[in-house]
Amino acid sequence: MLSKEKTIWAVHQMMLEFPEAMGALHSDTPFHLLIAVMLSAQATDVSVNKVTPKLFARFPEPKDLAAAEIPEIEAYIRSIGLYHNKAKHLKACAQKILSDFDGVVPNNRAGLVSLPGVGRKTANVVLGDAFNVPAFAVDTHVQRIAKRLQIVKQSASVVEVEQVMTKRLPENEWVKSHHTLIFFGRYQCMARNPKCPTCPLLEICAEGQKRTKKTAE
DNA sequence: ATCCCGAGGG
DNA sequence: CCCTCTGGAT
Repeated sequence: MLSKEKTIWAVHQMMLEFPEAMGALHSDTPFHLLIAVMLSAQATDVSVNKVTPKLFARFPEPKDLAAAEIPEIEAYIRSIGLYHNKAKHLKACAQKILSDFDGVVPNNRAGLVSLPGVGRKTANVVLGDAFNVPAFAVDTHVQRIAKRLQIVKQSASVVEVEQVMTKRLPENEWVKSHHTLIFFGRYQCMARNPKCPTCPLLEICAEGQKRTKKTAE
């Protein structure tokens, strides 16, 4: 396993490579960010940003979405995929924000996770980006990178990854680290064809060294 | 463990 | 053609 010191070094190297890393989902209010993050499940940020302007214009507030017909919501978000579940969750989520939270998006993890369609990952992103509450969201990119660098064992769950990363990184870097790992995963350490030969972390990455050795044969 | 599920990339 | 995309619910 990678040591704590090397973990911090690795994340800082990623920050040097992608200093501009930040949230890529477009939104103005916490409610709209919540919707954008819910829609981003198994979808690209580009595809989400493509539909949210019209969606937010049509449904500015929780009460607007809570009163909407499912088919109309689906029509706005169909191009994203998984649209049946997402439309259903969006409406139920807006309804619960009205009934249980006085129409205001809760700013704590327990409240957020209680909303239909909102899991720990979505809650952590909203906490960090909308409310400036320290949180470290573990998505497919973060989990893949943590395992390739052997920061965690291959069988680690998302919660285990979150526990290790939040224990090793200073709290005031959690949000930025998350976004940096996303960028690193998207442009350098991709799922399918990672660019190991040009990776600044190759010297500490067992997976990368294995891969570069294979391609050299 | 499985299902959902369109769009874009390789 | 096949794989992946800032997951969550069952």
